[in-house]
Amino acid sequence: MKRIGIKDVAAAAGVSATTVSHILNEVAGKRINPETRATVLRVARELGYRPNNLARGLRTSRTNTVGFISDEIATTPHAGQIIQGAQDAGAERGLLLLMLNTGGDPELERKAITLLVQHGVDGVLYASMYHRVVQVPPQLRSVPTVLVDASSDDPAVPSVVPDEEQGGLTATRELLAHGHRRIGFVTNTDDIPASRGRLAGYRAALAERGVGFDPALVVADRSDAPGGYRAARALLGSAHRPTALFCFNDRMAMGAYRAAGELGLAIPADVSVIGFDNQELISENLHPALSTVALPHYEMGARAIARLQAVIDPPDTTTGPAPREVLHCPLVARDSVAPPPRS
Amino acid sequence: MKRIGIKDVAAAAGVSATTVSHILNEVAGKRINPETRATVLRVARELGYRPNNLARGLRTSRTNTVGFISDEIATTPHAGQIIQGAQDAGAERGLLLLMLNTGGDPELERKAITLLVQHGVDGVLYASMYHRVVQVPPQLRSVPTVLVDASSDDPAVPSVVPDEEQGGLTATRELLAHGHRRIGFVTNTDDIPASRGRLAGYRAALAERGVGFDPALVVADRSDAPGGYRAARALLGSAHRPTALFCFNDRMAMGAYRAAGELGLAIPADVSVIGFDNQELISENLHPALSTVALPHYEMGARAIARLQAVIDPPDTTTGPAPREVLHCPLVARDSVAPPPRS
DNA sequence: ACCAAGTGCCCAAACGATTTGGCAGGTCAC
DNA sequence: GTGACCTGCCAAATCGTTTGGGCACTTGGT
Repeated sequence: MKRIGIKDVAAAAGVSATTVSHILNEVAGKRINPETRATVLRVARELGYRPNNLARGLRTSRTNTVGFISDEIATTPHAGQIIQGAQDAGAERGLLLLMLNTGGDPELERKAITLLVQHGVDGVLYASMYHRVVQVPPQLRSVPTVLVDASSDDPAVPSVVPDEEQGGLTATRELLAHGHRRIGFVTNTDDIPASRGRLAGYRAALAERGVGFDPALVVADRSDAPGGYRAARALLGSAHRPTALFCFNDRMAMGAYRAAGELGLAIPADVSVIGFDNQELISENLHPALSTVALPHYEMGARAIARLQAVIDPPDTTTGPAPREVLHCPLVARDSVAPPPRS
Repeated sequence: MKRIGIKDVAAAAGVSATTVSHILNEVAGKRINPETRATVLRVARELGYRPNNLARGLRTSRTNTVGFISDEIATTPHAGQIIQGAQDAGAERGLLLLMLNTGGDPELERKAITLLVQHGVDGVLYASMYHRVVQVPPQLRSVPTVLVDASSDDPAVPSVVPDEEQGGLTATRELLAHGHRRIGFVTNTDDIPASRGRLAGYRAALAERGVGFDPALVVADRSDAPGGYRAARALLGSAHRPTALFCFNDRMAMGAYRAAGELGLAIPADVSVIGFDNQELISENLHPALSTVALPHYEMGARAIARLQAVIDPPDTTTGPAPREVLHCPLVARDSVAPPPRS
C-alpha cells in the first residue's frame, strides 16, 4: 500500500504530472482547460493525493516548517501557551513546529540551529520563558527569526513582547479604582524588563490619580512564594500598612496570601491583592481566587508566527522594519480585590 | 553563500559524490582506501558539510523526525516535561520533534496525522496529559506509534504509563512509616486509571501494615483545590478525624491546606498531608512545602522515544510485544509529613 | 491559402542526497 | 601469458515534486 504520488494522479486523469502540478498549485500564467482542471481535481481528491513535503521542499526550498527554540520548556507552564499560539497560527498557514529547547546552553543552541537548518526550516521562533534581553546566536542570521517574549540587542531582528508597563498600570489602576490609595508593590530583585516595566506602570498609575510615590511601599525579594511572603510580611506588618498589594507575579502573591493569613488579615476584606502572570494553577486555586494581570503568551506565539511569515515572504515592497511588537496585558479580575476597609 | 552539498565535498576531495556518501555513512561492504577516507572526512569537516535532510529523506524515506501529538499542551505544565524527555532522548538519536496538538478534536486529529505523514515522520508519539484510555485514530495504524501517559484498547500499540498503584502505595507507606494509622484519602470522582490505581495502592499499603480499610475515610470530589477543600473539610471535621491525608493530586492538597488552616490544624504538626503529581508550582510554593509523589513525565517522554525507535528499526528478530511499559513514581519528600500528634 | 497569435498541454531538467551495478587496473596462481 | 579475483572507485538511476521552455494544434485576419 504505497502512498500515491503526483504521477498516479496524472495517470488516472490522463494528463502529465506537469499539468497536475500546475492545477493543484494554481500556478499563475498557466492556461488550463476548465474541464481538465475539474477532472484532475476530482481524481486527486478521489485518490486522496497528498503531496510529499520532502520532495516539494527539496525542489522549492520551502518546507512549511518552523523551528521553535526555547530556553526552558519543562519548568514553566508558560511555554505551553506560547507553543499553542504559535501552532494555531501556524496551522492556518500550513506550518508545523519543530521543537527544540536548549536549556540556555549556547553549545546546544548552536547544534540546535544547525539541525534546524539541516531540516530546512523556513524560519525560527526564538522564545524565552520570561521577558528578557537575549543575544541572538550568530547562526540565526542566515535564517528568518522572530523573538518571542524577548528583546534583542540587535534591532534588526523582530520581536514580540508583552507590554509590561501597561500591565503594571492596569493592575495598579484596578486597585486605585476600588478606592485604595496606599498600595504596596511586592517586586523582585532582578533587573529585567518585567520588573522595570511593571514598576513604571505602578508609578504612572499612581501619578494619574495624584497619589504620591512612597519608596517605602515597594519591597523587593526573590520572585517566589517565600520571597513574596517576606516582602508582604514586611509591608503588612509596618505601622502604617498598605490596604492593597500589587505583586510582581502570582507566586509572590501566593506568599502574600500566607503573610496576610498569619497576620490575621482577610483577603480581600482587610487587604486586597493583585498578581501578575495569571498562572492559573495558582491564581484559580488560591482562596479567594486571585485577581491578576495576564501575560499574553498565546497571542505572543500567534503574533510571532505572523511576523515570521511577513519576513519569509514579504508582502510586496520591502516593508519598513517596525520590528518590535508590544502586546496588551489584560486584567483578569477574580476575588482578591475589594474596597479598602473603613478605618 | 550557498549551502555546501555533497558534490562540493566530492570536488574538493577529488573523488566522486558516491565515494563521499559511502564514507560519511560508513556503508558496510564498501571498500575504501583509508587514505581517501581520511581526506574526505577532513574536507567534509573543513567545509562544514551538513547533509540536506530533505534530499536524504526523499531517497531513504527516513526523516529523523517524530510527530508529537497531544490533546492539551497549553493548560498543563506536565506537557513540558514529557516533551523535554522525548526531546532529550530524541536528540541522542538525532531525532527532532514535530509538535501538533489537537485539543482532543478528532477532526483536527485526523488532519494532524495527515500532515505528519505528509512530512514523512518516522513515527508518532501520541501523548495524553493525564493517564487515561484512548482510542487510537485509525490513520495511525500506518505509522509506528507509541502512546504516552495513555493506554489503548488496542493491545498492539505500545504505551508508556506511570505506575499509579505503586504511587499510591508509596504515598500511603510514607504516611504509615511516620506512624499514621488513620489516613484519609481525598480522591476524585472520575473513573480513570489514576483514581483506581492510587486507591488500590492506598488499600494495599494499609493491608501491608494490617490496618483495616475504612470506607468512611475516602471522600471523593472534583479534582481541584475547591474539591480538595470540601473533601478535606469533611474528613478533618469529622468526630474521629484522620491524622493524615493522602490527596489525589497537588491541587486537591492545596485545598486541604486551606481546610486545615480554617480548622486551626497545623500542617504537619496536627495533620500530615501528602499529594500526587509533584506540580512544582504548587508543591514547592505551598507552606509548608508539600510532600508528594512525582509522575515520571520526563521519563515517560524519554522511554516513549526509546520504544518508538525499537518499533521503527527492530533490533534483529521480531521482538516480542511487551507493549506496555509501566514507570515508577518516586516519592518527593518535603515538609508536610510528620508523625501524628500524641492524642 | 498562409501567417501570427493564442490555447492547452507536456518534456526534461533540476533539487541533493543514496544505492545499484559495474569498470578499470593490479595481483596471483598456474 | 592468461584467466580469476580483488581493490578502489565512479556513473547513473532513483526518490516525488516544481518549473522553464517548448510543441502541436486551433483560430482569426487578410
